[in-house]
Amino acid sequence: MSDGVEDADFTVRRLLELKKVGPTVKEWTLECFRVCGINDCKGARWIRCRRFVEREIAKAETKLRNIRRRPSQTDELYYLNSYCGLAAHLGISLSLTPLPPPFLITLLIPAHSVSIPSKSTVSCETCQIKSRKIKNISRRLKRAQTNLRSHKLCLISQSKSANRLARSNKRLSKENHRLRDRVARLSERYTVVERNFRFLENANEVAQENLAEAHSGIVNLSDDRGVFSPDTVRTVMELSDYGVADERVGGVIESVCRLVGVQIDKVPSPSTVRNISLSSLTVAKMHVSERLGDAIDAGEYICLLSDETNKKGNKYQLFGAGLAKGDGGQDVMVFGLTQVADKTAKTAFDVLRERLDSLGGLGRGSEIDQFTDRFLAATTCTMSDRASTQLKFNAMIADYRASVLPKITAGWDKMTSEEQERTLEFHEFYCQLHTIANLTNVVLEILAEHERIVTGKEVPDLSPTVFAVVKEVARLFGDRSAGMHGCALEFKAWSKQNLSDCSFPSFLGHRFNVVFLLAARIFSQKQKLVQIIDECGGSKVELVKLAELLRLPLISEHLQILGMIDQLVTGPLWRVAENLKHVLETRSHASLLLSWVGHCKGDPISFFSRVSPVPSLQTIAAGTEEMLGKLLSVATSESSLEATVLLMEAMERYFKCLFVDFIDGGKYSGEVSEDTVERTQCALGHNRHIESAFGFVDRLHTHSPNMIVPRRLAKLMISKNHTTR
DNA sequence: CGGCGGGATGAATACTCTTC
DNA sequence: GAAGAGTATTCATCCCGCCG
Repeated sequence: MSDGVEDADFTVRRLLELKKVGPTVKEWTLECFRVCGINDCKGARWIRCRRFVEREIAKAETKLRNIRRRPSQTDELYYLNSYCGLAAHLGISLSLTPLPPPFLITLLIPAHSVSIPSKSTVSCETCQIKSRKIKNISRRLKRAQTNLRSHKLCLISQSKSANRLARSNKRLSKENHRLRDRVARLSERYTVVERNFRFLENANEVAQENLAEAHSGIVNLSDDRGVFSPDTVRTVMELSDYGVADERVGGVIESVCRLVGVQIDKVPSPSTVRNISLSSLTVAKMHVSERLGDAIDAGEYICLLSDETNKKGNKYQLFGAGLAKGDGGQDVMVFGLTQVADKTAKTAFDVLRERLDSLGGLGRGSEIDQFTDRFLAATTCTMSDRASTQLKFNAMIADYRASVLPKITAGWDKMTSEEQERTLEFHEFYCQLHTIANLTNVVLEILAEHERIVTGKEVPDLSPTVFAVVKEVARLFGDRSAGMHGCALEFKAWSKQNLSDCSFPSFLGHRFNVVFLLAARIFSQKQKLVQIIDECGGSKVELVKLAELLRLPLISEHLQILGMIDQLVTGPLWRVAENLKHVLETRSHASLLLSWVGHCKGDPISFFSRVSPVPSLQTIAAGTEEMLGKLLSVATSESSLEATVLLMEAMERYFKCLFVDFIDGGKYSGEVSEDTVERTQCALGHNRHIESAFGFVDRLHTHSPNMIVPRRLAKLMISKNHTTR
């Protein structure tokens, strides 16, 4: 479309350029004729051309204005470079020199003149060029066709080859899978063989060491580097557990080795024993962590035991986990002895979480994650005393558990609401040994009231004269009496000759049923005590007064009642609580006890018979028959029967209140689902393990006052959880 | 009541051996 | 060669029970 050699007409752009030669149509037409190389400016052709030029220029200007009003360079260029048709109008053909590029819009006519080649030359050269081009294109086309054919053949052969390869690939893929399976199997076998190899290698090393030791006659407790062997470390822990002082452990090992005729390379120094003792805390914790982790993984349920105590001004919090044993009964793992600033439920709860977190950190693999949450989710019941902070603490555990269970339990959302409710089920049990301890106050209160009625004197609540007698005998004749009362030695000497066991346990050592136990023993040895006081008491006021009191019929009656309670109620109850296979067994003996109490209330004489309300347990009580015989050797007075009626009324109220969950109308009185029975299998009837752990801590306080709490905890856990066994 | 022995602690320091 | 683990030694201090 440019005005090049091959152009054969005026473009609109060139037509518009004609206007630059002058203002009139005549001048434009003349210029047009000049460019075309026509000299004839007359006649019909001139007039036709003039009209054409005038019309076409006017059209072009209108068009250009329109384009500029709505600018579009493409339109403009297209318009300006299109032919106006003048050559055809004049009946000529022409060739024009190019105009400058159109995009400048300043449409300038070139300064030099346009040379127009002759018509015949232009036509011939163009044809030649075009002919050459056509020939070239034809040749290229032929070559392309040939290439295309050969490509087609090539593609066909490649397609066949690809098919072959696909089949081969399928076959090899199968083979590959087979080989992979085989490699996996071999790899497994390799792991086993490697493990066995390592084991045998270690065994070989040990055997070689033993052989070398046998040859040299020296047993090595440490390796080449001087590091003590795991067996030695365990022995050190065991010796510490037996109460051997750090400084003496080495000496003990040497002594034992000498005894069996073995020489050893060296023994751990006191500082090493100290280090081992401290590190034993980690061992003890790992033991608990693994045992609990395994139980949780196996879907076992946990009973959380908790209690707090005061020891020499320090407050301690302690926890335990009860786990169901296969043959009934429960195992208890003690953990988390912590010194606390206060006894609030929140502190206890925080301490529990912190202790569980620290246990979780020691576990293996999955146990590390959310150990605390998993532990509390597995906790289905609690065992504690009835202190208000404990009740609050139990409630906090239940709340936390309810918040954690949906997160921990797999597929919680898919469970029915009944299943969810069953999973959320939570039970609180209370220590039955505390029940026995608190019974003391109930009985003492009644005896005080009875004494008031009989004597008409003022008797303080909870302190009948018989209670003073019991305390006095324990003080003067007890196991821990200071030996400054000559008659205690007399009594001991006499009892050694005549009786198997009639010692008086110290009142301070305070077992739960100590008052009843002491009363039974005092009653049975009353005559002898009075006799010894008369013989050797001399003028000691306290002894004389005690003998006087012992002779009083009222004291004798009260001692008899207390003794009978020991034999028929507290003793059997104690043994029941300690030997419960399942906590729900409480139902049967609670109802037996209550019906017996009810019966005795109506017929007090039956209290003084040989029948315990829990008969199945009488057989467990050693020496019961002998003691009972002595208690019943004295005839029952009217006054005793009156006291018994009062006592039975009070005891009925007391036991009904305590066993409210287990008697008619209580939570566990009716039919209990199997699921609940399973979930409470881990619960204990008492909190004795925790109390005994506190006893252990108390003994440590006396024995080693400077011991730090972590070491106390380590000793406690190793001892109570049997870590070294 | 005071002296003494036993048991435990923390802190400072040293030595040997292995690992990086 | 430095750092660290394991072991050992020493000293001052504390608290309890026993004994005179």
